[in-house]
Amino acid sequence: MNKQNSYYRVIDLPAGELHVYAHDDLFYAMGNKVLEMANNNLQIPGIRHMSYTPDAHVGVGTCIGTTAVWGTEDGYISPSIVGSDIGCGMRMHLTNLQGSDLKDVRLRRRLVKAIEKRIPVENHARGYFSDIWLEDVLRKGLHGLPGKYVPDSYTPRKATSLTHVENSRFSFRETELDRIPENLYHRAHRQLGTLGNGNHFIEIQEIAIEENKRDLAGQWGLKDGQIAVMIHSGSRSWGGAVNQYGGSQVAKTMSKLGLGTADPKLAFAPLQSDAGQSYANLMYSALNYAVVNRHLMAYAVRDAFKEVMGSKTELTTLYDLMHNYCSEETHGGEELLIHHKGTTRALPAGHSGNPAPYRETGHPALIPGSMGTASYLMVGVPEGAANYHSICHGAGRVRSRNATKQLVTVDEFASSMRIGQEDEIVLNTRALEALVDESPQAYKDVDQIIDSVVQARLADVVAKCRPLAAVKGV
DNA sequence: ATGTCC
Repeated sequence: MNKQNSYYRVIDLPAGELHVYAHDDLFYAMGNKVLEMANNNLQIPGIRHMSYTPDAHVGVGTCIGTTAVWGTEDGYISPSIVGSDIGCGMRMHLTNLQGSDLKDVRLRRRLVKAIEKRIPVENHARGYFSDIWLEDVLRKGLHGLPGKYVPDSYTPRKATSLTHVENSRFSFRETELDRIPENLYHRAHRQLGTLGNGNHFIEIQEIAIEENKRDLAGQWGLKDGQIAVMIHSGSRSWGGAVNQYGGSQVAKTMSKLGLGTADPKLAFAPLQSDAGQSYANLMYSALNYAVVNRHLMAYAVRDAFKEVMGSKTELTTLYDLMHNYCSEETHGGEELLIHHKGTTRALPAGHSGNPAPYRETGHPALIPGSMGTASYLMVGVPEGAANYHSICHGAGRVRSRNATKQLVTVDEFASSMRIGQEDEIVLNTRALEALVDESPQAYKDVDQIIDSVVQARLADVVAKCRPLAAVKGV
């Protein structure tokens, strides 16, 4: 174990060890800035483990693609590592349709229009869920929703929703909510059920199962050629509010305790301090918000499919998980605080952390591709314990939004979406200019990232999901 | 990623 090879290395930085799970080519392409950033993060006291996945790239304070671990008793919590899109993650639903059902581009267009009618994607969008109490969502996650928004049964035998979610409810100290100003409360309320922009998306995909994973795919309910829906979104402005108001408490504690690194943007406090506990509690409210936000969008997409494809169309939940969060977990009998900034948990078969329906198989790890490229369903492997069962979260940006706009013309972008051809990946907007900075050229090659994760023995591929249509925020 | 302010 722990043997360095061309897919895994340990870097000895001045402040400590950084584990990098990436092929040599991807590692050398990362540049020095990501190592500087790691060195700052490693200066946070008591850190037990820090690693990069192959999609690592520079973020604010901490690289996207970071897994960082402390003990819960003597450890630290960092709002900078979690970031501001708290609870951002993936949700996947399976339909009873086949790829051939959507061969006609006009049907894909009608579906996209029907989704857009139900899910606001524009800037300053307002959601349609005024009959839901924000307090209930923050306090109880999916359990805070009125019954009509939870179409699947709550009972484990029939459930396809609540039991197929990594965490349907986080409990927390509700008095901490008083720290958030009332106007931000109202903003978060009207944003429920909205997509957001940037790399967030709703995609209609066709599933292709890996030859050697047919048994597992069958146990998950996957079929070759099946149509699925993938949703990538987070906690909208509520996460930002938590980051700001929870983070400012943390900053005060840092100066009181004389803590800091070379990067003034890197905030952290002892988990057991007042500020640490306050932030952790607020963060849990954002995780509740994020899972509900994705759930409500899935509810709307289900309605859209029924309208266009017929009332017999099903959209059962496969799974929902996050890639920006931290949580207390038991690993090797120890209580640890695991931070994920753009990294996905992928537990193997038999691991006790799997939700009940996936205890024996391992849960699906949902990995988004860039727009126009495939997404992946993966499963953890036992060797992944070396990285606390944390894997990549996608392709990873390779150039900035501005640099992408300089490099890629609208025509080039249109042709990578095969616009105007029979196999066009239908987008929700004809204003392609607004989406150029999300073009595939802005991202690393997701296939390479996935290969790197597999070769490093963190996870295996179960299925590849090819995009047929995408709804993006504009 | 997001909202705000220039």
